[in-house]
Amino acid sequence: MYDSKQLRDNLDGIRTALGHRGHDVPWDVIQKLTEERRTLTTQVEQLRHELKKGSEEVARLRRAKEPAEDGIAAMKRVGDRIKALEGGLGGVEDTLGDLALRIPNLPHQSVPKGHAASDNLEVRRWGTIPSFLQPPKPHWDIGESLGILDFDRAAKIAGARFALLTGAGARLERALINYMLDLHTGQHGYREVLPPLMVNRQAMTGTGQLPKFEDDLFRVRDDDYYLIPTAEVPVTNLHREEILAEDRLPIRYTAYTPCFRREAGSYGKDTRGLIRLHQFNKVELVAFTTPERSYEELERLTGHAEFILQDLGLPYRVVTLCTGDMGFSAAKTYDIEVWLPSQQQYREISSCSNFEAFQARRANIKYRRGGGKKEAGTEFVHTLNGSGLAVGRTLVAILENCQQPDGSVLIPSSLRPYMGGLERIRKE
RNA sequence: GGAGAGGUGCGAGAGCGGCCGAAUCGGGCAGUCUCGAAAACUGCUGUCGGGGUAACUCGACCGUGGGUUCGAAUCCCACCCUCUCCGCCA
Repeated sequence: MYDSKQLRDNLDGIRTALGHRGHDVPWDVIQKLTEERRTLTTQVEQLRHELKKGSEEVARLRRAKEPAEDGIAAMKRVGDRIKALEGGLGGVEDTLGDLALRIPNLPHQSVPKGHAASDNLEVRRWGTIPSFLQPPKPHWDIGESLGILDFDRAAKIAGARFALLTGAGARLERALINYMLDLHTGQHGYREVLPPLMVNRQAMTGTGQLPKFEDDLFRVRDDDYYLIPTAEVPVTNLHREEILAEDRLPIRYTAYTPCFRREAGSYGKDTRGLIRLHQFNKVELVAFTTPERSYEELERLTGHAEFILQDLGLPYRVVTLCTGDMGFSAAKTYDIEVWLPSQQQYREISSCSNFEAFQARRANIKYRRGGGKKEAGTEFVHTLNGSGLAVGRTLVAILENCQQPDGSVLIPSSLRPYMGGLERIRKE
């Protein structure tokens, strides 16, 4: 989101910098409305000044017990004119505000230009891809034959794109959540939060899901609530409408939440298994920091997510998303992709982004410079977040990468304490 | 869901419809004093937008949105949130 000053002074600059990212933005309408707002604002403010002075004069006359009928009549006319102009101004501001909320963020200079995932840039790879004597089985086969995954009953209870974990499978999911949270709070310095799973419209607007992506969200029928598609929403909005002290920054939170996504428009994609569900678990990392340090923080945060995969021994790679593949609100995004043997490819398991001031501007999250010194002005913070990690996909990666010739699955040693010491999941 | 109370600046907390962007206290910052610190005293201290190199100046903001009025933090209506009591409930 851009403020009125940016839209007025640098509309063409924004348009050029966005390139094809801003292809569906009605730039001409915005320009016209910006000018209209300016002239209307000037007129309204002049009239208001007149009204204020006139009213003060009326007050003075009243105190002096002098007749004020002329002034009152004149001010009534001014008031009527203000009301009329304000009606128009309000309309202009509403449409302009809505349009401004639909302009995507500017990509950082280091982001590769491109239109699709094939234009993403691989940054690094980690780990050794496991070799198998027989073709590796997909996780849904492994899970169902072990009796820990049940898609038929999930469909009976809810429908397509839902999963049901049982026994050691449910335990493994829970183990992963606890393991990730313990690691991020214990070793990486994040504060754990357990936020609401339903949020209001303002929160969704603050992080950028609304107004443009309403179709991707589950909405509650009789109340103005939405199910969160990611913990990013409640956790980033924790500090909405706040001014933070600079010496409190960076603020780092981690949160486990279920995430709910309609997955509209993804018909036919990943229809089997745990990869793409309407409900999935995720441990999220969120950071608030200063503009100077946000890119350093992005590397850190990405490293924290990568560490989980390293510790679990799962091979992965990191890619920088190109301008065309990045999300609406991001200035730069690294995707971490884990190796899936059954698909013989890397699949996204984490997405780590710096939003710079884009969300902070929408959600009005600022910080006071200088920790209370003389030069203390306020400025928007930079916000970041990343999955650390998507829990269901981590479970998929474990099932597939750690599958054994006898059909069992070897549990990574870091998780065993969370599994009651269990080393291997066998058919029950 | 029912009954009552309340939402004001960084915090606490005043505020007869005009002289209220808002008393007072606390916090923070600067200064005096001190070798330094504490205490005491003095001064400064909200956000956003417009204009101006600047001093400054204009406008908006007292939960949100409407309304009454020449004029609203103050009156009226609706909604949201918080607190107390009752009911219901994990």
